[in-house]
Amino acid sequence: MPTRMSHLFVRTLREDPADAEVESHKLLVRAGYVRRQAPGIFAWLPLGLRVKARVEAIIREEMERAGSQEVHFPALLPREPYEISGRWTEYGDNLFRLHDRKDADYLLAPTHEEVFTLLVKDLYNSYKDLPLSIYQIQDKYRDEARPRAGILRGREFTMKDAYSFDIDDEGLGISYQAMRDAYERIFARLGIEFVIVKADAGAMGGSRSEEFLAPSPIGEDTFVRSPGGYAANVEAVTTPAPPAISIEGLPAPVVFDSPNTPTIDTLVALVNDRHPREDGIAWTAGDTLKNVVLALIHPGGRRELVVVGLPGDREVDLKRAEAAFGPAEVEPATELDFAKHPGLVKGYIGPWSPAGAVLGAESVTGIRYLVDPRVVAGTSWITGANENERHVLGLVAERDFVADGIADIADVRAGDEAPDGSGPLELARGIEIGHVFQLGRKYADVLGLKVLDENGKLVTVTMGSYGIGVTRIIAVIAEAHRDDRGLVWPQSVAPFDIHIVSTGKDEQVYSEGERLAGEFEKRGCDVLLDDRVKVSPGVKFGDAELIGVPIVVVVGKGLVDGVVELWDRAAGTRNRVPLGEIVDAVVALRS
RNA sequence: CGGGGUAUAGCGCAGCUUGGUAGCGCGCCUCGUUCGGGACGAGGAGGUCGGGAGUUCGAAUCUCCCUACCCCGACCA
Repeated sequence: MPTRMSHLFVRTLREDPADAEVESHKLLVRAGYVRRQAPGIFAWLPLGLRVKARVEAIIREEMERAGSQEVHFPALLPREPYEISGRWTEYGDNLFRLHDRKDADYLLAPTHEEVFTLLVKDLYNSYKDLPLSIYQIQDKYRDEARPRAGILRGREFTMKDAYSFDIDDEGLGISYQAMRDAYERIFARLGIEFVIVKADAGAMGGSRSEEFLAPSPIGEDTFVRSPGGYAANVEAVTTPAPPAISIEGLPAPVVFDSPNTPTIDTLVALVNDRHPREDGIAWTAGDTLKNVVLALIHPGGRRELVVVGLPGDREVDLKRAEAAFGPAEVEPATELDFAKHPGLVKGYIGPWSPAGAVLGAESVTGIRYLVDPRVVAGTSWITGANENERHVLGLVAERDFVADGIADIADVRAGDEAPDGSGPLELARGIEIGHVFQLGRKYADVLGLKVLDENGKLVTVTMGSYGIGVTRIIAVIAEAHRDDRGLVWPQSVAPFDIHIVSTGKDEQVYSEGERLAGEFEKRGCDVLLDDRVKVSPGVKFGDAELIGVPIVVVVGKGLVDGVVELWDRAAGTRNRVPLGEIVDAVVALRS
């Protein structure tokens, strides 16, 4: 039986909802796929549910093909596992917390690493049981500070999350690759353009992690790519260090007065005026060393000041800093911080002063000093002398000052060289639709997931976690597959395969629509039939275009000539087709 | 959490400056006409004007407080 527009639970809207900003959000609401219930929380109507079911079906097929088995955990979970892993506190305000009648703590799970790990621990204890890959499709809850763009970033969202369990790193690598391959197939089938980028492994340390991003101007992630194939989230870009320079024969540092040089620009102007380079080339901002004071707030609340030295033509990228210093939070130092550290002369901070080392573990302040990777041994800098209105020229790294380490947190710019030498980087925005991650033993360690190996020794299992944002994907597809009249779904996820529009006052257009629907269904197609009488053609056409079934068959005025009209929404074509050929024509379009 | 904005019928909005008993379009219901691009006529249903307090003879409109939501940033599949 076809689904009839006369009965379908839907109301299309003529105007854009006032609270929608991005096109996918407007269209999904206007076409009657979803309705907002609360900020970032949506109800799914029949059309939306059908799309969601088809997306999920594709994911399930490819997960099974990759050897993963489906399970299902509750969204509502007790506090304990998250307490053990530390996330009860780490997740902070983003966690939806609630209490049962006995006042025990519960949460709406933001992700399920803990309970997956614990269930495997419960059931398995031998290397013979591994490798194992299990997944679920489940709603997740995160109390986002700011939900955005409809279902693109909600507080409730559906996610496919998979976890792999292996006895050793080699096994993890194989499991990871299998999942990565599956993701490529899934996104290809969904009709999503994507790039795979190196992701920030964050506090987990050296683990391999990649994100699948759908390039989009409304994306919240910035990534880079090079002509030679390098691609990374901007947070994960590593800056290549130039070769060290011999310090032999470099002139000694010169301290000079530098009144009224509150900015890098004014400093550069003053230096060019009073201390021009001997080779006649002008000094630039890149010749200065800017020392930025940051406050790190460590888990538990300890506040630590660090100073980061970077070329004066660069800014600190706070996102990159968060990634580099995680799990600590990063913020610019406040007046209060400066007050507590009188050794720092604001505006003239530098690692060195005529009195000796200012920054670094061995210095008078003891403040940790980290430098940009470009600040290699032998490079010479103009920087603050740590005395009021005085700078120093020719301060040489590794000769005049020593850093405690590297901090790769300067902003990444278009034109920067890729770390693998594959050419200049370009920047773009993307929406994160999937993430594959070699977790390693982080969760297995804290939750005690160990198995006996073939020598009878207990070994900790190594894990991977792999996520796909199911509801987010629907927004991404809607964003990419539309025209100025409405949605245009890829065939693989469309709510119906064919939309038949019967229009006209002649009863025959309705009986013929019914008959055609039956014909298409015999060919295995899901059919939406617009059988509404007393609805004008314009309304029916408008609804069909808004709803976005990719193939529309119009049974109308052409019927007296034995002709119907076939719309191919994706191609933008409309062709008159003899009634006897329409089934084959549609089948041809669908293959 | 910082900045900006909005809140009046199911949806989109006007009315507020200059207080006087609530309005437009769409949608919805009835009847008739119409039927290939969001038709037409006639009739109708539907609103504690976000909440509270105040000023006033009288408040959607003026004052104060609160709340919710949206957008931009900070934060995250």
